[in-house]
Formats: sequence, structure tokens, C-alpha cells
Amino acid sequence: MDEITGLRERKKAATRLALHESALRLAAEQGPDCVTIEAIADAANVSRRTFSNYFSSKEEALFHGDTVRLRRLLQLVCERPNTEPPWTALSRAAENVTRESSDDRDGGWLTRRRQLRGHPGLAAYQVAAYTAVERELAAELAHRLSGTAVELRSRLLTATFLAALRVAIQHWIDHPGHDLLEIVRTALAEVAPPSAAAPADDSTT
Amino acid sequence: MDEITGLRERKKAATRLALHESALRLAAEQGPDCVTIEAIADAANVSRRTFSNYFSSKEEALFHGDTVRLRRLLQLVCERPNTEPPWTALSRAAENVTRESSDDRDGGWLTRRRQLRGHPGLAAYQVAAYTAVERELAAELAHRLSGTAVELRSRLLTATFLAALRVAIQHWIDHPGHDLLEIVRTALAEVAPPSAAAPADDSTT
DNA sequence: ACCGATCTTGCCTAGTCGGCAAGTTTGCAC
DNA sequence: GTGCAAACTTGCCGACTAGGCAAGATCGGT
Repeated sequence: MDEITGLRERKKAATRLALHESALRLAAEQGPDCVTIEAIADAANVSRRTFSNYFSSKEEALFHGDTVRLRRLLQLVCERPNTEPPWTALSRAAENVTRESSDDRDGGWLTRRRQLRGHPGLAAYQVAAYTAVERELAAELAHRLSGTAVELRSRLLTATFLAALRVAIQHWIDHPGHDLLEIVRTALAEVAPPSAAAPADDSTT
Repeated sequence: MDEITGLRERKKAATRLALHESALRLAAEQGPDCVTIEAIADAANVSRRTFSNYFSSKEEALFHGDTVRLRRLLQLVCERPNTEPPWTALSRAAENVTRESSDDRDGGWLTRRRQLRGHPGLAAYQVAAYTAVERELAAELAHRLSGTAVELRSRLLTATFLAALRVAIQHWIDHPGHDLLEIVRTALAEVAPPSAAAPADDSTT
């Protein structure tokens, strides 16, 4: 990708990451509602106003990680060969992004995330992160479909896929000790459309 | 159900409905961001403070209709016989709630709703309404499942079903002139798990 | 008719969101 | 290096929101 970027871009990415991690840490420690934007900004050593330059709300900062992963997922799907059937492209991309994620998650991530579990007003924002890419992902899949009602079917495929992915990750957060990749595979297989033949278990990246 | 309620309950329902409809109308007319809570409250002839007694945000008021329908859906699913396979119970309940909805929607509903289409920050709240019932619905479905990983499978089933329902309705809003019930049927059939045999087309309510 | 529960309303505080205008940092061309 | 333009940070500001609290109004049951 864009390996080398200027100093400016790197600083921006650092600030955004610092804000995101401060938000996650503080929310896990004190509860999401007790944390003010000002506290998050302070923890990241920027002004309250700068926070607003990066995120439009506490919740957006909290789920920035999810947003990044989902955009990465979209990118991976776009990079898969056009000849690949839609569901296969989705599954392979999901497996890859799952593998990638397990690398750059630090130790405290799961713990903090688990402390935010079940908070009612928060789950909404997580789902919002998923639906934000839904239309773009559906548009990409539409290229790979043929037949009637392509638009409806691509949106259904995408929505189903994202829903399964979301449930898999939530299930993993709720039940410690399982292997995320395995849960993701199980979930995707469970909701795979009949059109998608049982995927051969080769690791053709 | 609870046919006869006291005056108090009826008044509460009326104000809640008035607030909801004022919100929908004003948001469609002036754009969702330009409308203040005060304006909505004024249009419904209550104080700004009373609005907060009913809804915790503009968006919650906007999508109150969706929330009601989804809770009704949950109720219908619970009322279906326990012997019915999960996906059948879901599909039948969805068809019924769709039929019911087409009655009590006034003429301007679809028009107003279409004007809110595509607003980015708004779609998030709609999805939130769906996920609010997801866990409850999954819990009900868990009773009807057997085998391994009941929790994961019931959540997957629910998430898939709700995603399909949401996409169907959005598709109907985006593309005027189609029959909602038909779109819902098509969508549900498209994502039906292989375990659910093609449903016989009898109208056993 | 009365009382207690519940609902409405206004007041008030803390917090959020985003425009604006300095002041500062970065990228780049010379 | 120097200088300039674009982009970023920051504080200040006003409009809006969320929700606690208490006074008054309304409803339901006896």
C-alpha cells in the first residue's frame, strides 16, 4: 500500500490512534458514560477541540478500531480476483483480516473490550460501524453477481455476511478462550448461501 | 391484547405518537440536522422537557415506528407454536407484521421516509433499533433449537433474519412501486438457511 | 370527594458539537 | 537555508442536548 508517507500523515495517524486508545482505556476503566471528551483529549495530550477534528463523538473514537478493520476488509475484498464467487471472496477476506487483527491487538484489548460488553447504547455504535461499509461492499459484490435483482441480492449477501461476522466477534468477546478464526469460519459456514459450495479448506490466501 | 386501557395510558400513547410524527414530518421537511428538539416538542404541543421524558434523542423519536414494529415482531414470534421450526416462525411473523404495517401507515409516510434516505448519520440509528431486539429474539429462538452451539446459532439466525428484513424494507423505500410483502418474501427466501425447507405457500396465518 | 401515584413543566448544570480566527507546523520550491 | 502556502492545533464562542430536581396539574381507585 502507501508505505512511506510524510511526517504530517504519520503524526495524524498517531494522534488518531492515541485518541482511540485513550478513549478505549478510559471507557473501560470508568464506564463509557462517565468519560468526557475532555478527559480523552487530555489523556492523548491534545486539546478538547482537536478531538473534534478527528472524531465526531466519543463512540466514533471508541470503535475506530472496528472501522479501520472493516475498511481493510473492504479493501481485501476488492483485491480478490473477479473470477472468484462472491461468498468465497468475502470469506477469504474475512479470514485474512481476522488473522491480521490478531497480530496488532495488544494484550489489554480483549479485556477492555469485554468491560464494554452489554452496554446498551454502545452496541448501536458498533453496528453503525458495520453498516457504514455495507453499501460500498455491496457495490463491489454487485460486479461479481449475475442474473436478476442483482442490487437486492448483493445487499442481502453483504448484510448477511457482515451480520455473521459481527455475531462471531461478539461471541468471541463474550466467551473467552476460543479461537476467533475458528468461530468466524463456523459462523460464515452456518449462514453461507446454498449457492456457495462448501469451501475447500486450502489456504490459497 | 390489552384492548382497554385507562385515559392516562391513551394520552401517553398519543403524545408519544404525536412527537414521533412531528419529528418525522419536520425532519423530512427541513432535513434531520436542522430540526431542534424544541421545534419537535412545539409541533406536538408539549414542552421541550416532556420530549426528553419520552425519547432520549431526536433519532429515537424518528425511528419510534420501527421500534414498535420490531417489538411487535418479537411478540408475534413468541406467540408462534413451539413446534414450529425457527426459520418458519420468523418468516411467518415477518409476513404478519408486514401486513399489519401496511394498514396503519398513512399516505405521507413513505414520502417522508424516502426524504431521509441516504442520510449517513441516520442509518446508524435505524440499525440500532434492529439490534435492540436482536438479543431478545435470539433468546426466544434458542428455545426452539437443539444440537451444539445453540447460543451462537440462534444469534446467527436472528442476525441474518433481521439483516434481511432491514435490507428488504430499505430496498422497498429506495425503489417505489413494488409490493413490500413480496420483497420481504423474496429476501427471506434468499437467505433462508438450508435447514429450512422451502416453505409451503399456505397462509396458515 | 379525596389521596397517592404519575405526568408535565420550568429551571438549572454539565456536556457536546462545530464555526471562526489566531498561531504553529509541515511540505515544497527556489 | 529561506520563504510561502497549505494544513493542523488551539482557545473562544454560541447553540443545542441530556437529565436531575421540585412545584404544580392530572388521573385512578377508594
